[in-house]
Amino acid sequence: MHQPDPPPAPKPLRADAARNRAKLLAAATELFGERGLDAPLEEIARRAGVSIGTLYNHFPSREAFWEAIFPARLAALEQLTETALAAPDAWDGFVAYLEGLFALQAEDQGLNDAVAQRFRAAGEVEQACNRGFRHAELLIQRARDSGQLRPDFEAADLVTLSWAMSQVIRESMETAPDAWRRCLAFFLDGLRTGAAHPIEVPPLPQGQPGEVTRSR
Amino acid sequence: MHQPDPPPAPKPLRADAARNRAKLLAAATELFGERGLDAPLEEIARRAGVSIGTLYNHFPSREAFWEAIFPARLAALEQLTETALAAPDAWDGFVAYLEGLFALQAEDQGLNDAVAQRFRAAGEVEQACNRGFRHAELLIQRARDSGQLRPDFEAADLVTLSWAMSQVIRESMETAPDAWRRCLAFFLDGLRTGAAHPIEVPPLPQGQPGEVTRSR
DNA sequence: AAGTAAGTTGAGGCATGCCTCAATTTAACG
DNA sequence: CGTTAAATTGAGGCATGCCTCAACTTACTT
Repeated sequence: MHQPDPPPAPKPLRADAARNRAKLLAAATELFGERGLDAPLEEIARRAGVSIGTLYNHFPSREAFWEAIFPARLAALEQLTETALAAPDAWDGFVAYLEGLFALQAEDQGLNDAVAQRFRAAGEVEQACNRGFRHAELLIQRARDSGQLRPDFEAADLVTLSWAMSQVIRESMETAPDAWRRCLAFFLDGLRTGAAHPIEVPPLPQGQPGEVTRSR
Repeated sequence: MHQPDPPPAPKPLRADAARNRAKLLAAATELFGERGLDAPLEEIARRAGVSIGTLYNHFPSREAFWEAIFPARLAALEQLTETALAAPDAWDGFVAYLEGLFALQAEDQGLNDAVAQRFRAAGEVEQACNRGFRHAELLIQRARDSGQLRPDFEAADLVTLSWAMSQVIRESMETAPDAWRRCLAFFLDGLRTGAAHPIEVPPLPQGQPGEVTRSR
């Protein structure tokens, strides 16, 4: 009887390797945050003070970086959802969630790109996305049930909204970093039950449940 | 006394040159429309059945193409504004304008990119943008005065909205080409006077009046 | 039909960015 | 220490896309 090999033994790194890996991760986090998911890998290496070869040694692809970086971000998001779900008022919780989400995007171009569909999630990241999306659905449900969020607002509409805000954030980041808040405020006023007028167009068809991401 | 040299004599082209120019313009319009303002010039040349050298002979820069292409698009927009201003109901006119604008963007990735700030207008194009923007201001004014558009919606907010919609359009174009209409409907419901809640954040600071465009 | 200016061509130089791998350096272990 | 496997290095190959220019072709003039 052999062990059910739990995690397949991530053998220990040599000291220098571990150091370099950490520097690369820091540099990548920083650069993706500043310049988005397309930031050149060569500059990440430069910023980490490491050769391009070493970079590829640790992270064989751009996606490998994402997989190493996003879980932390997504955890912050999950945290945010918890808090929002715990808010005494359903509408307030819903609003707090949106504001928190977009504030995160505004702080991190990489996350903003991710939300704006500029990468294809897989594996661990995909799982986390799905979880996050399902939680957001709860929030929406709750706000709808309380009678404050218009009944025709669906989870899929959250995706569209995120796309929209991502561009506002991207464009205004430097000149007017709070512009997205104003835009969101207008939008939110349209989401209140009292404001609702009938809408003809159906929501986005969602592929898999929680499919927030597709190749660009 | 010398003539006030009206247009500085755009000397006639040789027959083949004129033909090639036309083919290039057609190809560029098509490709920019399909793939956005970053479409490779070499493919434009290929599609026009002309060498890259000839392309540069006629249009020494990417911007030269834009200057040749956009006036026509902007004219369509101007037309749209006329119509909207002539609408019997101010709100309906306002809505028709927005729908028309975004429909144009949805038909043409290049225009969509332009609206989303992905190029720097100059000269003739800039003039046209300014005119267009001033007309849009009239529309907004009119809708506000009629008491249907909330009083705190300003022309600068139109810019933000365009950014927002440009991303929705870009992302949904292939899978759900009408998605932007639904998003816009939500947003519009927030723009009605009745829906308005106070907003803290000020509108975008506009640089020059009508400054819709900045280098990316 | 010949002459010539106008127009066309595409190879090739430049830059950026991805990625590989043979040679070298270095941490870690006995 | 000395050995060796692990890690690092960076030149260089590849691809894309921009742009130029000397050699060639062609439309128009007389």
